[in-house]
Amino acid sequence: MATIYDVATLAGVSPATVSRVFNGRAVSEDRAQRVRDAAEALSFVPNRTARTLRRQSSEVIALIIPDIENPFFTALARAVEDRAQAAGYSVVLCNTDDDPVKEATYLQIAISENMAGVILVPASDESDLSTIIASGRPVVTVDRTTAFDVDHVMIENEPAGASVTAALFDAGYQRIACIAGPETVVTAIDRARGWRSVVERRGNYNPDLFVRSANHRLDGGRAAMAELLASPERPDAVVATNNLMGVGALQVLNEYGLTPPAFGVGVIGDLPFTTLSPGLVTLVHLPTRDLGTTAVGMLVSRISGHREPARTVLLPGELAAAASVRS
Amino acid sequence: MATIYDVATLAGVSPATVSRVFNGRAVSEDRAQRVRDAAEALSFVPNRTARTLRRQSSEVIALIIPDIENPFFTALARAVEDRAQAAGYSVVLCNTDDDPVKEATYLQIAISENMAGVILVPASDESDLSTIIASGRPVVTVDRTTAFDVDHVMIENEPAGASVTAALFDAGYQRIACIAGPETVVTAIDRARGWRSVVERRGNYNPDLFVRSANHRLDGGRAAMAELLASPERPDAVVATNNLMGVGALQVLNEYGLTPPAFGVGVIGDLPFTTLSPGLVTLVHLPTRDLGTTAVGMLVSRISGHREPARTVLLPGELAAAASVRS
DNA sequence: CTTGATTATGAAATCGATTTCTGCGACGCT
DNA sequence: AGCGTCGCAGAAATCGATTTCATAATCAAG
Repeated sequence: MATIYDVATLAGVSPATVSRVFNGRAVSEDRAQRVRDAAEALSFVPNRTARTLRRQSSEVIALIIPDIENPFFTALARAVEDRAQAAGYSVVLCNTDDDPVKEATYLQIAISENMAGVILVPASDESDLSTIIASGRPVVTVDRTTAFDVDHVMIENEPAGASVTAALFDAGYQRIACIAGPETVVTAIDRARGWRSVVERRGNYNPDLFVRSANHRLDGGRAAMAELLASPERPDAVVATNNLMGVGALQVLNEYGLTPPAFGVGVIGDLPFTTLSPGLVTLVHLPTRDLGTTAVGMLVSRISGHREPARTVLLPGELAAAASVRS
Repeated sequence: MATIYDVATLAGVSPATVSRVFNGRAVSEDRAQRVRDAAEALSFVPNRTARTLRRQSSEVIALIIPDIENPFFTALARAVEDRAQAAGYSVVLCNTDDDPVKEATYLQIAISENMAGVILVPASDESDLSTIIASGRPVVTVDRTTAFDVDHVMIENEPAGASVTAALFDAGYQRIACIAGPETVVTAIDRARGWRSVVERRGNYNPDLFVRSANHRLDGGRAAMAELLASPERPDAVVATNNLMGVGALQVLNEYGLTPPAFGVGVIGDLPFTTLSPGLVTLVHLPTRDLGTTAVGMLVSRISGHREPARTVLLPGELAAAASVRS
């Protein structure tokens, strides 16, 4: 690989001049042209490692997510990447598996690789951001909150949980259960709270008997749904607080011969890869793209030196109610 | 952030000694302990950028895939990450969107960031690997071939296409169409060839009228399926050469009221997020995990200096035939 | 015509780690 | 005792770019 010195030698100038040409500083036109020709001839590409070491900052953004196999997060990643690319940054994607240790490792790597900034979906509400914050690198959290004072983009979770539950009541279901995510994830807690508030108002049963906590994946949804179906207080509908648990629940229902609308299903999140007829499942569409682009926007403004108190952006979900087939 | 010099000063030794302690070279025990204590006190973490610059190689592997929203590739990414982590490497994930320009950019970044190696799912059979190969960085291609002589892991595509088609004939379907991926992707070509070979042997129709080329995503499958259903030569079954096109086809069939087994469906790939009853769709399960772990294994051995002619590993798919409900 | 300001340029310092080179002291062998 | 070997440790070079600093040349203003 050709270095800046090779280019300088070939063009008959100093390395400093070569650097200036590539960074848009004042260089006389004839020299600049000689440099460009030399660089072309040697197919010179600046070494990012050296640049990063000197500049103390790279053009790479870390996107740290809990589960790369969840379409919600890949859609987020997609949005983040598109927007970051447009702003001149590359994105590296890191998967924590909801493991705080992995998360800490990736945050450490972000620091020691001098990355420009971090977009983080925290593994839990106890994720430790103190090190990365102390390092001065900008951080934006997305989708889930922590106790730390950083820029944040999230969804209006409680209203999402409430509206999907209300829609199921409206459709005529009477005993609506809830498959909630892990208790360490605020998103799950808030959505379940939304469900609970509506049940307390409109339901004629004890919510505590109708809620199951599960991991945020397919098998979590499956297990919880099976449990609900086996319980003596059998529900006639269910709200899943994320997409994959929703799919798991639908799979189990299908195995029991209970497809919607025979059994009501509400999901907070989208189901991109299912083959269900549209309109049978009540769902809250989440603004994944907005989530990602907003986060990148905030991060980039911080990277360019923006100093202000941390901001929080709340984005609403959009209810897509199933037809009220039960009425 | 504390540097190696800070640690050296605090411990009363030279920076070289600090480096040696962290890299397992001979250092007397008392000094080593002083260094460790100092590092602990300053919460020192080595700067990877500086290390990479000096070593001319980082501990980061680039995984470049065409579509991060396709569960096949995210499962691959998952496998790659797990295995790489175990071998002491981090993985950065790059999404090319099947765009050769984006792909070239990421390959260039891999070089100029001094990454340890690249695992690549080529965007097309014309992807240009000459630059990355010339750079001396190890490359392993996965799933799709190119004309370049590099280590490669792929699936036995033609047999996969043949077996799924044969299974549909066995189940009693007679006019089996094919939704094939883009013509620039060898995987798609080979799988379609497998379908064709069986049709030529067992079908009583002209294969050319029953094949549609589509993009590898949901909408590609949907469009192709709709077209097939509207054609005068209407098929009674279809083979989709990848997972997402399969889902798209199933969605359209569902909208037409044609769910399997009324209409036969074969898919090469897995359908993790569907809610179909198992056993209705004939599919070829792909060894995604093996694909990823094998690729990492080959790459790591190259990184550690293994010199030998490029190897190709072929992994078989596994047929899961639907019950022959038509017979 | 001088002086101060401005511009273009190269030399050299810098980022933070690794690694080579060099030297010192201890040890073993004859 | 003398010589070679070995191990440990520090000084300094190195990776490749950016950036500061110094300098020479050019220009404008008085």
